[in-house]
Amino acid sequence: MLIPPEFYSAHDVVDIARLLLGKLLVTEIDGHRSSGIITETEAYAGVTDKASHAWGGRRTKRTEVMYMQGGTAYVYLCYGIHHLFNVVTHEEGTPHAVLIRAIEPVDGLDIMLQRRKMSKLTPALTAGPGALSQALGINTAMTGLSLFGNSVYIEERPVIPDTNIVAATRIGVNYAGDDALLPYRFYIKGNKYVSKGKGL
DNA sequence: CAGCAGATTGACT
DNA sequence: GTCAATCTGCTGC
Repeated sequence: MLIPPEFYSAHDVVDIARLLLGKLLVTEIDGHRSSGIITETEAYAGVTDKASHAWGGRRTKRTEVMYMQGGTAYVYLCYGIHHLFNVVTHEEGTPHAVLIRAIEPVDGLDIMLQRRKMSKLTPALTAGPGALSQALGINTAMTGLSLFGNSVYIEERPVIPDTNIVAATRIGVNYAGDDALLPYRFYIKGNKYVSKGKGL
């Protein structure tokens, strides 16, 4: 069962980031279904968040998608190589988004291994924003797609209890000054499919 | 219009 | 542990 549109249009992006843990992220491409449980997320709180692309109200062709209605996929190309998958939240006109940083593989293991050019399952398959996007076949062509009735969507799953969730600072955003210290990163405690980041 | 840094990963010393 | 790959968009000349 799909997560309803109201879930994404809620106003507290940090709350949504936490609730997305444990949900099932699915892609269906050329008839192939691949999916994984979301194990790690980060919130990006629009114009007031220096780490966000939309900080200060910046608006470009690329970030335009962030201003769309909650429940839209925002795929951003980072370092010219890696596709980072985000879920747009809040209502139209407010550029909030949740970055999906890691998933635990569920369906389509073979096709994921093939896409990643790997032969056996390791946490590196889907632990990391660029890695999970590649494994699921997500690319910049998916940006702007709604998560309803398209090739990418999220299925409902039981909420992870707070005792199994860890809040931490975000990764790779030290340039954002004070905002880099915000506890906007969430992951499932003890799960192997959580990205390590560079330092931390 | 040229230069540079970034929500990262993987290969090499 | 260190460094290159490769494209978007911001900053500065």
